[in-house]
Amino acid sequence: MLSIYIIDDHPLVAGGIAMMLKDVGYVNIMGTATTGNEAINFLKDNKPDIILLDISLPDMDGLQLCDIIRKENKYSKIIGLTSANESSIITQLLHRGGNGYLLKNMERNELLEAIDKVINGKIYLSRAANEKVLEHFASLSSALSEVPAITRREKEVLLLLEEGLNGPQIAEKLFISPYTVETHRKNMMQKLNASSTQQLLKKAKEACLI
Amino acid sequence: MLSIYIIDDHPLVAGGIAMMLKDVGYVNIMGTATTGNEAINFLKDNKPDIILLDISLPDMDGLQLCDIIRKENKYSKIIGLTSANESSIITQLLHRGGNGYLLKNMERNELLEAIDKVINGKIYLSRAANEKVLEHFASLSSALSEVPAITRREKEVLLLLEEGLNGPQIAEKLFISPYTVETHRKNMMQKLNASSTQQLLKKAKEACLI
DNA sequence: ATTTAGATACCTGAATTCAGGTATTTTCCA
DNA sequence: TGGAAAATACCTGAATTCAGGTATCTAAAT
Repeated sequence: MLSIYIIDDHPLVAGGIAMMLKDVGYVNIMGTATTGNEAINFLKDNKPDIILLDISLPDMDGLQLCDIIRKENKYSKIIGLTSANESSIITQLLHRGGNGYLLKNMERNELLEAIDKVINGKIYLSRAANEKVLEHFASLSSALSEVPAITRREKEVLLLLEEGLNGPQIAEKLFISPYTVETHRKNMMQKLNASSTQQLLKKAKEACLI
Repeated sequence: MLSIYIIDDHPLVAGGIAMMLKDVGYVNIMGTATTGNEAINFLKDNKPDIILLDISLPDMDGLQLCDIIRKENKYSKIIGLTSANESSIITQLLHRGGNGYLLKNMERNELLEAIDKVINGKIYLSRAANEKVLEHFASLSSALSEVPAITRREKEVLLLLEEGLNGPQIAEKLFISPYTVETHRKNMMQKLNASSTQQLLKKAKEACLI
C-alpha cells in the first residue's frame, strides 16, 4: 500500500486527485495540506511514500518547501504540481530533490504512471514537458554530480554574505577575526571555483548549498 | 462586515453618515470621536476597517492626526472629510497615508463608492476634486512609488553583475569604459540604498527588478 | 597514536569596489 | 527646439576583496 500526501491550496485539486485514486487499490491518501506550514508540521511525524506538491502555495514558495522537506526526509518521493509548463521551475524542482512533476490538468493514467515511476526510483516528467527541459536536465545532472561539501562554519559565513554583509561585518557578528572570514570565503571560492563573492553566491545557490 | 470609525467634531456629520449607512447591511459604525485625543485613545485598542477623519478638528490638525494614526496602524483605511475642496490639504493627506477624501456634502452613493474603493486598496478622491489635484497626485504617485525605476542600461549591468562578472568584465562585454560600469552600479546602489554589490543584488531581487 | 579535516589567525601585494564628486554627449519628449 | 533624463567617461582616496601563501589548535577518525 502506497501512502500519498497532497499539498495544494486549491481543495479542488486535492479532491480531484482523490477521485482519480479512489478505486486504485494500492494507494491511500494519508492527508492533505493547503499551506506550506501545515505540510511541514504534518511531515515532521509522517513519511508518506509520495508527496504531491503544488509549486505555487499561498504562504511559501513550493521550491523552498521542497528543499525543506528534502532536508528532513530523503525517503518520500516528491512530485511537483504546476498549472503551467514552466521549464525553469521544473529543473529547479529536480535540483532540489524532487522526483517528478505533473501538470494539474493531467489525466488519471498519467498520475498512475508518475506514481509508478517515482516509486521505482525513476524521475517522472509530465508528457507535456518539452524536449528542451529533458536535455537541459540531462546536461546539468552530470555537472552537479558531486557537490563540494561545505563546512558548518563556512555555511554561516556564506549565509551572512548572502545577506549583504561584508568581511569585517561578518567577523564582528561571528566574533572571529576578519582574516578568518576571508579564509572561509577563500576556501569556499576555491571549492566552488568562483572568482568573486557574487559568483560564489550564485554557484552556491545553483548547488543548493543555500 | 466592515467596521467604520468616525472622527468629526460636528455630531451632525457623524449622525448623517450613520443615517446614510443605516440600511447598508455590510457596514457597522463601531464608534465616533469628536476630538483628536478621544480618537487616539480609541484607536489604541481598535482597528476599524475604515476611519473617516475630519481634517479640521478643534484640538489638533487632521493631517497630524492622520500621521499619528498611520504610525501605529497600517491596516485601517483613512478617508479624509473636508468641507472645502482644498487641493493642498488633500495631497498632503494622501502623502501621510490617507486613502481618500470626501467632501462633507457628499451624497450617499458617493460615500458607498469611497468605502468600496479604499477597501479594495484604491484611492478615492471626491468627484469634486478638481483636475489639478488628480494630475498632481498622479505625477507624484509614480515618483514616490516603492520601486525606484532602473534604466535599461543599468539593468543590463545589473544582470551581468548577477551573473558574477566584475566591473572590468562587464565593461568589456558592453564595450564601455569600466568607469561607466561603476557609475551605473553606483547609481543603482544609491537608488536601492545598498552599500555593496551583494546588497544591491539582494534588494533588486526583492524589488523584482531582476 | 597518528593522521586528517576543520576552524582559527596572520601576512602581502595587486585588483576591485566604494563614495564623493564633475562633465560631456545622446536621446527623447513636451 | 530646449530641457530633462540617460548614458557615457573621468578622477581620487579609502576600503575591501582577491590570490597566494603559512601556521596553530582541536576534534574526529583510522
